[in-house]
Amino acid sequence: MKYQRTGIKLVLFSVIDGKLCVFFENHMLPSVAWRGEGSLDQAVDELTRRVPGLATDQGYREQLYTFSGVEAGLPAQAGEYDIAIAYFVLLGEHKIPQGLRDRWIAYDARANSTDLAIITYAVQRLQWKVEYTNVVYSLLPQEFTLSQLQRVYEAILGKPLDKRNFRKKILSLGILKDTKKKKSLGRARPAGVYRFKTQKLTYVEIL
Amino acid sequence: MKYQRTGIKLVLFSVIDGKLCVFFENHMLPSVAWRGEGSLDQAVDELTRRVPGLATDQGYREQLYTFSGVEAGLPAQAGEYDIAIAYFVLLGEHKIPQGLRDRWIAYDARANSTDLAIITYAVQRLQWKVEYTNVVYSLLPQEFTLSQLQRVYEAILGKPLDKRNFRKKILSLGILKDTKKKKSLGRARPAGVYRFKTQKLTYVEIL
DNA sequence: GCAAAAGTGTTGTTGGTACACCCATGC
DNA sequence: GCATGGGTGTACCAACAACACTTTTGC
Repeated sequence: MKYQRTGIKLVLFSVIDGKLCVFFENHMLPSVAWRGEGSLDQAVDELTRRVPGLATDQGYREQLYTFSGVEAGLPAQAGEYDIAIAYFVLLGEHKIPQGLRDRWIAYDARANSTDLAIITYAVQRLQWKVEYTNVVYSLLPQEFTLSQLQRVYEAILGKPLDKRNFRKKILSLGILKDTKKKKSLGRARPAGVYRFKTQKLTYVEIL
Repeated sequence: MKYQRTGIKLVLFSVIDGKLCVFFENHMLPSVAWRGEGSLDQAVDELTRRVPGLATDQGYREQLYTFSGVEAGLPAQAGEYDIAIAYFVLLGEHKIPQGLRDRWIAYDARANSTDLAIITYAVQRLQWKVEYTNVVYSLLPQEFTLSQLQRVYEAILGKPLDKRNFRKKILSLGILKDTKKKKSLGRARPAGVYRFKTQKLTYVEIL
Protein backbone atom coordinates (compact mmCIF):
# COMPACT_ATOMS: atom_id res chain seq x y z
CA MET A 1 0.00 0.00 0.00
CA LYS A 2 1.26 3.41 -0.91
CA TYR A 3 1.16 6.36 1.41
CA GLN A 4 1.30 9.93 0.29
CA ARG A 5 4.02 12.34 1.17
CA THR A 6 2.77 15.47 2.78
CA GLY A 7 4.67 18.71 2.90
CA ILE A 8 4.19 21.95 4.73
CA LYS A 9 5.07 25.24 3.07
CA LEU A 10 5.37 28.64 4.65
CA VAL A 11 4.60 31.96 3.08
CA LEU A 12 6.24 34.51 5.34
CA PHE A 13 5.29 38.11 4.81
CA SER A 14 6.74 41.29 6.13
CA VAL A 15 6.53 44.90 5.09
CA ILE A 16 10.13 46.04 4.82
CA ASP A 17 11.07 49.52 3.83
CA GLY A 18 7.56 50.17 2.55
CA LYS A 19 7.44 47.05 0.38
CA LEU A 20 5.58 43.79 0.83
CA CYS A 21 8.24 41.10 1.04
CA VAL A 22 8.30 37.31 1.12
CA PHE A 23 10.93 35.12 2.71
CA PHE A 24 12.78 32.65 0.48
CA GLU A 25 15.23 29.81 1.02
CA ASN A 26 17.20 29.52 -2.20
CA HIS A 27 14.37 30.79 -4.37
CA MET A 28 11.70 28.61 -2.80
CA LEU A 29 9.31 28.88 0.06
CA PRO A 30 10.56 27.21 3.23
CA SER A 31 9.07 23.74 3.40
CA VAL A 32 9.38 20.50 5.28
CA ALA A 33 8.02 17.00 5.00
CA TRP A 34 5.42 15.98 7.53
CA ARG A 35 5.13 12.38 8.60
CA GLY A 36 2.10 12.59 10.79
CA GLU A 37 3.95 12.84 14.06
CA GLY A 38 2.30 15.34 16.33
CA SER A 39 -0.17 17.92 15.11
CA LEU A 40 0.15 20.02 12.03
CA ASP A 41 0.54 23.07 14.19
CA GLN A 42 3.53 21.59 15.94
CA ALA A 43 5.11 20.80 12.60
CA VAL A 44 4.58 24.37 11.49
CA ASP A 45 6.19 25.54 14.71
CA GLU A 46 9.25 23.55 13.88
CA LEU A 47 9.44 24.81 10.36
CA THR A 48 9.05 28.33 11.67
CA ARG A 49 12.02 27.88 13.92
CA ARG A 50 14.18 27.34 10.88
CA VAL A 51 13.63 30.90 9.78
CA PRO A 52 16.42 33.01 11.20
CA GLY A 53 15.30 35.51 13.77
CA LEU A 54 11.80 34.13 14.00
CA ALA A 55 10.60 32.67 17.27
CA THR A 56 7.60 30.39 17.22
CA ASP A 57 5.21 32.60 19.08
CA GLN A 58 5.86 35.72 17.08
CA GLY A 59 3.58 37.06 14.44
CA TYR A 60 0.29 35.89 13.09
CA ARG A 61 -0.20 32.49 11.50
CA GLU A 62 -3.01 31.05 9.45
CA GLN A 63 -3.55 28.00 7.31
CA LEU A 64 -3.91 28.96 3.67
CA TYR A 65 -4.82 26.03 1.50
CA THR A 66 -3.89 22.45 0.76
CA PHE A 67 -2.46 22.14 -2.69
CA SER A 68 -2.16 18.91 -4.56
CA GLY A 69 -0.86 17.87 -7.94
CA VAL A 70 -0.88 20.47 -10.60
CA GLU A 71 -2.22 23.39 -8.65
CA ALA A 72 0.96 23.80 -6.66
CA GLY A 73 3.24 23.16 -9.59
CA LEU A 74 4.45 20.14 -7.72
CA PRO A 75 4.99 17.67 -10.57
CA ALA A 76 7.78 19.80 -11.87
CA GLN A 77 9.78 19.45 -8.68
CA ALA A 78 11.46 16.10 -8.19
CA GLY A 79 11.58 14.83 -4.65
CA GLU A 80 8.63 16.90 -3.59
CA TYR A 81 5.29 16.16 -1.98
CA ASP A 82 1.99 14.75 -3.12
CA ILE A 83 0.17 17.40 -1.19
CA ALA A 84 1.42 20.61 0.34
CA ILE A 85 -0.35 22.37 3.17
CA ALA A 86 0.48 26.04 2.94
CA TYR A 87 0.46 28.49 5.84
CA PHE A 88 1.05 32.16 5.91
CA VAL A 89 2.81 34.02 8.66
CA LEU A 90 3.07 37.75 9.23
CA LEU A 91 6.18 39.13 10.82
CA GLY A 92 6.94 42.69 11.87
CA GLU A 93 9.87 44.35 10.18
CA HIS A 94 11.25 45.31 13.58
CA LYS A 95 11.66 41.62 14.46
CA ILE A 96 13.92 40.84 11.52
CA PRO A 97 17.64 41.11 12.27
CA GLN A 98 19.31 43.63 10.00
CA GLY A 99 21.75 41.13 8.51
CA LEU A 100 19.00 38.83 7.25
CA ARG A 101 16.91 41.26 5.27
CA ASP A 102 18.39 40.15 1.99
CA ARG A 103 16.54 36.86 2.25
CA TRP A 104 13.29 38.77 2.00
CA ILE A 105 12.27 39.56 -1.56
CA ALA A 106 9.76 42.19 -2.58
CA TYR A 107 6.58 40.57 -3.85
CA ASP A 108 6.19 40.76 -7.59
CA ALA A 109 3.18 39.21 -9.27
CA ARG A 110 5.24 38.70 -12.40
CA ALA A 111 8.13 36.84 -10.80
CA ASN A 112 8.42 33.23 -11.85
CA SER A 113 8.99 31.21 -8.76
CA THR A 114 7.68 27.68 -8.79
CA ASP A 115 5.66 28.75 -5.80
CA LEU A 116 4.10 31.78 -7.42
CA ALA A 117 0.58 30.37 -7.39
CA ILE A 118 0.75 29.84 -3.66
CA ILE A 119 2.22 33.25 -3.03
CA THR A 120 -0.34 35.00 -5.18
CA TYR A 121 -3.11 33.25 -3.35
CA ALA A 122 -1.57 34.24 -0.04
CA VAL A 123 -1.37 37.87 -1.09
CA GLN A 124 -5.04 37.92 -2.00
CA ARG A 125 -5.94 36.43 1.34
CA LEU A 126 -3.76 38.99 3.11
CA GLN A 127 -5.34 41.87 1.23
CA TRP A 128 -8.75 40.67 2.19
CA LYS A 129 -7.82 40.05 5.80
CA VAL A 130 -6.25 43.42 6.28
CA GLU A 131 -9.45 45.16 5.24
CA TYR A 132 -11.74 43.23 7.52
CA THR A 133 -9.63 42.54 10.60
CA ASN A 134 -7.00 44.13 12.81
CA VAL A 135 -4.41 41.63 11.59
CA VAL A 136 -1.85 44.30 10.69
CA TYR A 137 -1.00 44.49 14.37
CA SER A 138 1.39 41.64 13.61
CA LEU A 139 3.31 43.70 11.10
CA LEU A 140 4.01 46.69 13.34
CA PRO A 141 5.76 47.31 16.62
CA GLN A 142 3.52 47.71 19.63
CA GLU A 143 3.57 51.47 19.25
CA PHE A 144 3.48 53.24 15.92
CA THR A 145 2.30 56.35 14.18
CA LEU A 146 -0.64 56.56 11.82
CA SER A 147 1.71 57.22 8.93
CA GLN A 148 3.59 54.02 9.64
CA LEU A 149 0.30 52.18 9.72
CA GLN A 150 -0.77 53.73 6.46
CA ARG A 151 2.47 52.72 4.77
CA VAL A 152 1.87 49.12 5.77
CA TYR A 153 -1.62 49.19 4.30
CA GLU A 154 -0.36 50.76 1.11
CA ALA A 155 2.35 48.14 0.72
CA ILE A 156 -0.13 45.30 1.15
CA LEU A 157 -2.85 46.72 -1.04
CA GLY A 158 -0.36 47.89 -3.61
CA LYS A 159 -1.87 51.32 -4.01
CA PRO A 160 -1.65 54.73 -2.34
CA LEU A 161 -4.36 55.74 0.11
CA ASP A 162 -5.71 59.17 0.92
CA LYS A 163 -4.31 60.35 4.22
CA ARG A 164 -7.43 62.02 5.59
CA ASN A 165 -9.78 59.25 4.60
CA PHE A 166 -7.44 56.64 5.95
CA ARG A 167 -7.21 58.28 9.37
CA LYS A 168 -10.94 58.88 9.56
CA LYS A 169 -11.65 55.27 8.70
CA ILE A 170 -9.10 53.62 10.93
CA LEU A 171 -9.95 55.76 13.93
CA SER A 172 -13.68 55.22 13.49
CA LEU A 173 -13.14 51.46 13.73
CA GLY A 174 -12.15 51.90 17.36
CA ILE A 175 -9.37 49.32 17.25
CA LEU A 176 -6.61 51.78 18.13
CA LYS A 177 -5.70 53.47 21.39
CA ASP A 178 -4.07 56.87 21.47
CA THR A 179 -1.09 56.69 23.84
CA LYS A 180 -0.94 60.49 23.98
CA LYS A 181 2.76 60.21 23.39
CA LYS A 182 4.58 61.88 20.54
CA LYS A 183 7.35 60.51 18.43
CA SER A 184 9.71 62.53 16.31
CA LEU A 185 11.15 60.93 13.19
CA GLY A 186 13.75 63.05 11.49
CA ARG A 187 13.33 66.77 11.25
CA ALA A 188 9.57 66.97 10.97
CA ARG A 189 6.71 67.61 13.31
CA PRO A 190 6.36 64.80 15.90
CA ALA A 191 3.58 62.32 15.27
CA GLY A 192 1.00 60.91 17.66
CA VAL A 193 1.71 57.40 18.86
CA TYR A 194 -0.96 54.68 18.83
CA ARG A 195 -1.26 51.02 19.75
CA PHE A 196 -3.76 48.32 18.94
CA LYS A 197 -6.25 47.77 21.72
CA THR A 198 -5.71 44.05 21.33
CA GLN A 199 -3.11 41.80 19.74
CA LYS A 200 -5.64 39.08 19.04
CA LEU A 201 -7.28 38.74 15.66
CA THR A 202 -10.53 40.69 15.68
CA TYR A 203 -13.04 41.02 12.93
CA VAL A 204 -14.06 44.59 12.34
CA GLU A 205 -17.66 45.48 12.90
CA ILE A 206 -19.04 46.69 9.60
CA LEU A 207 -22.60 46.79 10.85
CA MET B 1 9.24 5.60 9.57
CA LYS B 2 5.62 6.46 10.19
CA TYR B 3 3.32 7.89 7.58
CA GLN B 4 0.23 9.84 8.35
CA ARG B 5 -3.25 8.78 7.40
CA THR B 6 -5.09 11.37 5.44
CA GLY B 7 -8.85 11.54 5.13
CA ILE B 8 -11.20 13.52 2.98
CA LYS B 9 -14.50 14.74 4.37
CA LEU B 10 -17.42 16.18 2.50
CA VAL B 11 -19.85 18.80 3.71
CA LEU B 12 -22.76 18.57 1.33
CA PHE B 13 -25.28 21.38 1.47
CA SER B 14 -28.67 21.77 -0.04
CA VAL B 15 -31.63 24.01 0.65
CA ILE B 16 -34.56 21.67 1.03
CA ASP B 17 -38.02 22.87 1.77
CA GLY B 18 -36.69 26.28 2.78
CA LYS B 19 -34.12 24.90 5.20
CA LEU B 20 -30.36 24.63 4.94
CA CYS B 21 -29.56 20.92 5.13
CA VAL B 22 -26.43 18.79 5.40
CA PHE B 23 -25.98 15.27 4.16
CA PHE B 24 -25.05 12.59 6.73
CA GLU B 25 -23.99 8.95 6.60
CA ASN B 26 -24.98 7.48 9.94
CA HIS B 27 -24.57 10.76 11.81
CA MET B 28 -21.22 11.61 10.29
CA LEU B 29 -20.00 13.47 7.28
CA PRO B 30 -19.14 11.22 4.35
CA SER B 31 -15.42 10.55 4.41
CA VAL B 32 -12.80 8.35 2.85
CA ALA B 33 -9.14 7.61 3.38
CA TRP B 34 -6.74 8.97 0.83
CA ARG B 35 -3.50 7.18 0.11
CA GLY B 36 -1.93 9.59 -2.30
CA GLU B 37 -3.01 7.86 -5.46
CA GLY B 38 -4.09 10.36 -8.05
CA SER B 39 -4.93 13.93 -7.23
CA LEU B 40 -7.00 15.12 -4.33
CA ASP B 41 -9.66 16.25 -6.75
CA GLN B 42 -10.01 12.76 -8.16
CA ALA B 43 -10.38 11.35 -4.68
CA VAL B 44 -13.11 13.84 -3.94
CA ASP B 45 -14.82 12.83 -7.17
CA GLU B 46 -14.88 9.27 -5.97
CA LEU B 47 -16.21 10.15 -2.57
CA THR B 48 -18.86 12.26 -4.23
CA ARG B 49 -20.02 9.31 -6.27
CA ARG B 50 -20.91 7.53 -3.06
CA VAL B 51 -23.62 10.03 -2.33
CA PRO B 52 -26.87 8.70 -3.77
CA GLY B 53 -28.21 10.75 -6.58
CA LEU B 54 -25.14 12.89 -6.92
CA ALA B 55 -23.09 12.77 -10.09
CA THR B 56 -19.55 14.03 -10.01
CA ASP B 57 -19.99 17.02 -12.21
CA GLN B 58 -23.07 18.37 -10.49
CA GLY B 59 -23.02 21.27 -8.11
CA TYR B 60 -20.30 23.52 -6.86
CA ARG B 61 -17.26 22.24 -5.00
CA GLU B 62 -14.61 24.01 -2.97
CA GLN B 63 -11.86 23.01 -0.60
CA LEU B 64 -12.65 24.18 2.92
CA TYR B 65 -9.80 23.57 5.31
CA THR B 66 -7.36 20.93 6.41
CA PHE B 67 -8.08 19.88 9.96
CA SER B 68 -5.62 18.07 12.13
CA GLY B 69 -5.68 16.75 15.66
CA VAL B 70 -7.93 18.49 18.07
CA GLU B 71 -9.54 21.01 15.77
CA ALA B 72 -11.57 18.42 13.94
CA GLY B 73 -12.42 16.47 17.03
CA LEU B 74 -10.50 13.61 15.50
CA PRO B 75 -8.85 12.08 18.56
CA ALA B 76 -12.23 11.08 19.84
CA GLN B 77 -12.87 8.89 16.82
CA ALA B 78 -11.02 5.61 16.78
CA GLY B 79 -9.74 4.46 13.42
CA GLU B 80 -9.81 7.90 11.97
CA TYR B 81 -7.30 10.12 10.25
CA ASP B 82 -4.37 12.22 11.33
CA ILE B 83 -5.48 14.97 9.05
CA ALA B 84 -8.76 15.52 7.30
CA ILE B 85 -9.11 17.70 4.23
CA ALA B 86 -12.65 19.01 4.16
CA TYR B 87 -14.55 20.07 1.05
CA PHE B 88 -17.93 21.57 0.68
CA VAL B 89 -20.32 20.85 -2.13
CA LEU B 90 -23.55 22.59 -3.02
CA LEU B 91 -26.36 20.61 -4.54
CA GLY B 92 -29.70 21.79 -5.85
CA GLU B 93 -32.77 20.42 -4.14
CA HIS B 94 -34.17 19.43 -7.53
CA LYS B 95 -31.29 17.01 -8.04
CA ILE B 96 -32.01 15.01 -4.93
CA PRO B 97 -34.26 11.97 -5.48
CA GLN B 98 -37.37 12.17 -3.35
CA GLY B 99 -36.69 8.94 -1.52
CA LEU B 100 -33.32 10.08 -0.22
CA ARG B 101 -34.28 13.35 1.40
CA ASP B 102 -34.32 11.84 4.87
CA ARG B 103 -30.54 11.57 4.80
CA TRP B 104 -30.36 15.33 4.66
CA ILE B 105 -30.62 16.96 8.09
CA ALA B 106 -31.47 20.59 8.71
CA TYR B 107 -28.43 22.48 9.93
CA ASP B 108 -28.56 23.29 13.61
CA ALA B 109 -25.68 25.14 15.25
CA ARG B 110 -26.54 23.47 18.53
CA ALA B 111 -26.49 19.88 17.29
CA ASN B 112 -23.67 17.77 18.67
CA SER B 113 -22.20 15.89 15.81
CA THR B 114 -18.52 15.07 16.09
CA ASP B 115 -18.17 17.04 12.90
CA LEU B 116 -19.93 20.13 14.14
CA ALA B 117 -16.80 22.29 14.05
CA ILE B 118 -16.29 21.50 10.39
CA ILE B 119 -19.90 22.07 9.54
CA THR B 120 -20.06 25.38 11.36
CA TYR B 121 -16.99 26.54 9.54
CA ALA B 122 -18.50 25.48 6.24
CA VAL B 123 -21.70 27.40 6.96
CA GLN B 124 -19.76 30.56 7.64
CA ARG B 125 -17.88 30.17 4.41
CA LEU B 126 -21.11 29.57 2.55
CA GLN B 127 -22.73 32.64 4.07
CA TRP B 128 -19.82 34.75 3.02
CA LYS B 129 -19.64 33.27 -0.46
CA VAL B 130 -23.28 33.75 -1.16
CA GLU B 131 -23.02 37.46 -0.46
CA TYR B 132 -20.04 38.09 -2.71
CA THR B 133 -20.50 35.65 -5.58
CA ASN B 134 -23.18 34.10 -7.76
CA VAL B 135 -22.58 30.70 -6.17
CA VAL B 136 -26.25 30.11 -5.37
CA TYR B 137 -26.72 29.14 -9.00
CA SER B 138 -25.69 25.68 -7.83
CA LEU B 139 -28.59 25.44 -5.40
CA LEU B 140 -31.36 26.24 -7.85
CA PRO B 141 -32.71 24.79 -11.05
CA GLN B 142 -31.70 26.58 -14.23
CA GLU B 143 -34.87 28.61 -14.18
CA PHE B 144 -36.43 29.99 -11.04
CA THR B 145 -38.44 32.87 -9.66
CA LEU B 146 -37.10 35.69 -7.52
CA SER B 147 -39.08 34.37 -4.56
CA GLN B 148 -37.42 30.99 -4.86
CA LEU B 149 -34.06 32.71 -4.97
CA GLN B 150 -34.90 34.79 -1.94
CA ARG B 151 -35.90 31.72 0.02
CA VAL B 152 -32.54 30.13 -0.68
CA TYR B 153 -30.75 33.23 0.57
CA GLU B 154 -32.88 33.35 3.67
CA ALA B 155 -32.21 29.70 4.46
CA ILE B 156 -28.46 30.18 4.14
CA LEU B 157 -28.25 33.44 6.02
CA GLY B 158 -30.72 32.25 8.63
CA LYS B 159 -32.74 35.43 8.62
CA PRO B 160 -35.61 36.95 6.67
CA LEU B 161 -34.86 39.50 3.97
CA ASP B 162 -36.91 42.42 2.78
CA LYS B 163 -38.54 41.58 -0.54
CA ARG B 164 -38.15 44.95 -2.22
CA ASN B 165 -34.56 45.50 -1.14
CA PHE B 166 -33.64 41.99 -2.10
CA ARG B 167 -35.00 42.33 -5.61
CA LYS B 168 -33.45 45.73 -6.13
CA LYS B 169 -30.06 44.45 -5.01
CA ILE B 170 -30.02 41.20 -6.90
CA LEU B 171 -31.22 42.76 -10.12
CA SER B 172 -28.73 45.60 -9.89
CA LEU B 173 -25.90 43.08 -9.77
CA GLY B 174 -26.66 42.12 -13.33
CA ILE B 175 -26.04 38.42 -12.81
CA LEU B 176 -29.58 37.37 -13.73
CA LYS B 177 -31.33 37.21 -17.06
CA ASP B 178 -35.07 37.67 -17.36
CA THR B 179 -36.48 34.86 -19.49
CA LYS B 180 -39.71 36.80 -19.98
CA LYS B 181 -41.57 33.63 -19.12
CA LYS B 182 -44.07 33.33 -16.32
CA LYS B 183 -44.53 30.50 -13.91
CA SER B 184 -47.59 29.88 -11.81
CA LEU B 185 -47.20 28.15 -8.48
CA GLY B 186 -50.47 27.28 -6.81
CA ARG B 187 -53.38 29.65 -6.94
CA ALA B 188 -51.45 32.92 -6.87
CA ARG B 189 -50.30 35.42 -9.43
CA PRO B 190 -47.66 33.95 -11.79
CA ALA B 191 -44.07 34.98 -11.15
CA GLY B 192 -41.39 36.08 -13.57
CA VAL B 193 -38.80 33.44 -14.43
CA TYR B 194 -35.07 34.17 -14.33
CA ARG B 195 -31.81 32.34 -14.93
CA PHE B 196 -28.22 33.04 -14.05
CA LYS B 197 -26.27 34.52 -16.93
CA THR B 198 -23.47 32.10 -16.13
CA GLN B 199 -23.10 28.88 -14.21
CA LYS B 200 -19.47 29.58 -13.40
CA LEU B 201 -18.43 31.11 -10.11
CA THR B 202 -18.25 34.87 -10.52
CA TYR B 203 -17.26 37.43 -7.96
CA VAL B 204 -19.71 40.26 -7.79
CA GLU B 205 -18.48 43.72 -8.59
CA ILE B 206 -18.95 45.83 -5.55
CA LEU B 207 -17.13 48.83 -6.97
C1' DG C 1 -65.03 37.51 -3.89
C1' DC C 2 -61.34 35.95 -1.32
C1' DA C 3 -56.98 33.84 -0.32
C1' DA C 4 -52.16 33.73 -1.84
C1' DA C 5 -48.14 35.20 -3.60
C1' DA C 6 -46.18 38.81 -7.01
C1' DG C 7 -44.79 43.10 -7.81
C1' DT C 8 -43.51 47.97 -7.03
C1' DG C 9 -40.91 53.57 -4.85
C1' DT C 10 -39.62 56.80 -1.62
C1' DT C 11 -37.10 58.53 2.15
C1' DG C 12 -33.50 58.93 5.58
C1' DT C 13 -29.13 57.52 6.97
C1' DT C 14 -24.63 56.10 6.42
C1' DG C 15 -20.20 55.24 4.50
C1' DG C 16 -17.01 56.31 0.72
C1' DT C 17 -14.42 59.40 -2.08
C1' DA C 18 -12.31 63.49 -3.68
C1' DC C 19 -9.81 67.27 -2.49
C1' DA C 20 -5.88 71.59 -0.27
C1' DC C 21 -3.98 73.95 3.25
C1' DC C 22 -1.70 75.10 7.80
C1' DC C 23 1.35 73.28 11.69
C1' DA C 24 5.36 71.84 14.46
C1' DT C 25 9.86 70.59 14.40
C1' DG C 26 15.12 69.90 13.04
C1' DC C 27 18.58 71.63 10.63
C1' DG D 1 13.71 80.32 7.08
C1' DC D 2 12.97 76.32 4.82
C1' DA D 3 12.35 71.47 4.17
C1' DT D 4 9.93 67.56 6.08
C1' DG D 5 6.27 64.97 7.39
C1' DG D 6 1.92 65.69 10.68
C1' DG D 7 -2.53 66.94 11.06
C1' DT D 8 -7.29 68.61 9.81
C1' DG D 9 -12.90 69.41 7.33
C1' DT D 10 -16.35 69.62 3.77
C1' DA D 11 -19.27 68.43 0.01
C1' DC D 12 -20.98 65.05 -3.13
C1' DC D 13 -22.60 60.57 -4.20
C1' DA D 14 -23.78 55.70 -3.82
C1' DA D 15 -25.39 51.96 -1.12
C1' DC D 16 -28.38 50.30 2.47
C1' DA D 17 -32.50 49.96 5.53
C1' DA D 18 -37.15 50.72 6.68
C1' DC D 19 -41.58 50.62 5.26
C1' DA D 20 -47.32 49.32 2.83
C1' DC D 21 -50.18 48.86 -0.74
C1' DT D 22 -51.95 47.16 -5.42
C1' DT D 23 -52.11 43.31 -8.88
C1' DT D 24 -52.97 38.86 -10.82
C1' DT D 25 -54.30 34.52 -10.54
C1' DG D 26 -56.86 29.85 -8.76
C1' DC D 27 -60.40 28.23 -6.39
